[in-house]
Amino acid sequence: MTSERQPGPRGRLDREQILRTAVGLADESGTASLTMRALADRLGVEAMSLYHHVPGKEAILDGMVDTVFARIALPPPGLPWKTAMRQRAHAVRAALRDHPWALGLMESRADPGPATLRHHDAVLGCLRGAGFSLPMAAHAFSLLDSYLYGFLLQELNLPFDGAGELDTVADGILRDMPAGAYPHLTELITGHALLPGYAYADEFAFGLDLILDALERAVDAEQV
Amino acid sequence: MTSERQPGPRGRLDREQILRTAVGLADESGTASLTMRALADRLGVEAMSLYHHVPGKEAILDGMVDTVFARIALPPPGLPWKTAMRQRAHAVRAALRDHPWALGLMESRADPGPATLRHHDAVLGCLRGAGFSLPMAAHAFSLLDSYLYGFLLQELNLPFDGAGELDTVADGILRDMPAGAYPHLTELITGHALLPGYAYADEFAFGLDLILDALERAVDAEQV
DNA sequence: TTGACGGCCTTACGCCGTAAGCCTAGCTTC
DNA sequence: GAAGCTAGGCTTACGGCGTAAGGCCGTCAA
Repeated sequence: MTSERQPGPRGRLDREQILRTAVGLADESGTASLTMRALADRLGVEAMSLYHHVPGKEAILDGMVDTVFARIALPPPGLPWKTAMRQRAHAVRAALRDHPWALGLMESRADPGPATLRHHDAVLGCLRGAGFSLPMAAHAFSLLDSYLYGFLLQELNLPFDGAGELDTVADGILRDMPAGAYPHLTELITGHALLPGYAYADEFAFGLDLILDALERAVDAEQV
Repeated sequence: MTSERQPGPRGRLDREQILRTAVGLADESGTASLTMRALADRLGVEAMSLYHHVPGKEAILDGMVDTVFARIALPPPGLPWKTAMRQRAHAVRAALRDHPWALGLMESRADPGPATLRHHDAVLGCLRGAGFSLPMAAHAFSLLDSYLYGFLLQELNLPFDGAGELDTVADGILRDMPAGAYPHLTELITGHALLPGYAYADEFAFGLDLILDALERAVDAEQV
């Protein structure tokens, strides 16, 4: 697994393979340990060799984000817009949970790649096709993406992975808190979040459906 | 402005001043150029001296986030919850626009500081005081923060600051696009976003009010 | 056979965070 | 005052980072 490159005669390295390997490396150990040297090493090559295929590390990070978007299914056509947008939101969420570093890269990265553009174009196309006016499509686009990325921002930073670890972590947090200093947070954790059956991940669907329903009302009001 | 420390006899350096200077440095030139050496330099001190007051750079970044939260007004009590939550959302947004690096630091930073905890406790207190059940308060809390952070994530990454620059940037983007490859994005930009009077910042209020109204309906339905 | 060239390697530079240890101002204690 | 302690600075050094500059050689066209 240390070398993903066949040690063939020559020129077996290219931009695609570099990006694929970089994504794999980030998946395993995070962006912090994604260095030019580590990446080159996994490709069985020296760090400076990468610069013959890529202008610099920034370009690799740009490409990685677009690679993730390329793997996300586009909103399926032919479905009611709410269904399509719901499926699309869950698809993006699944992809960014598979590649938790991607959200962090999206911020601070200026220009989007072709897969990213195609994805967002398809989202807009779905809304427009369902009768959204241009201003209303802009509203919905901004709102849905904001909720999606914001939820992921919080979900990915939770200091635990599954439901099992929740109580341990929460216990630690509660112990660190000055007793009674944050009564409502304490109440929420002990009286709700720690109860069996609660998982923060479930909040996603609630908010998403609430937003979709509200958007539907807004579109209906507009079309009257 | 290069030294914010009086060169007094001794011990004029402390955690508070280090954090304040770090925030100032990040405001001016971003987190990328916030290095221990640059920070120490501005304080008129050598890099290693900082380690007598702070365990390491991570602790400084933690402290900076909490410093920003400390400057955000808590949701004002005595107001209807929708008004309080709206004001609070705009207050957070204003603060994170003043310190654009803060959102990036929040992600990847595990344990929140006291000001952050107090802020979120106050938000929860507002909702609970308005009659939100514990589960509904959790829903609203997650939804509002997700939208807030997600919108900021997008707004802060826009490659321009004011309305004036928009057309220049958009022109460049459109020129880079293969003609006709992204029809709906093109339509949105040329037929809406570039029109005079459009500003992405205005989308914030639309989404926020839509969410607040939808939450109000959800609470009313719950209380019946 | 030869020449050019593309693709990888070597070396080196100036950054970074920080471990380890020194130096001394200023206080505490007689 | 003198002695001694200690907190809070400073110096030095280490390993790792991204990448500029240039060398070396396998491959292929003429």
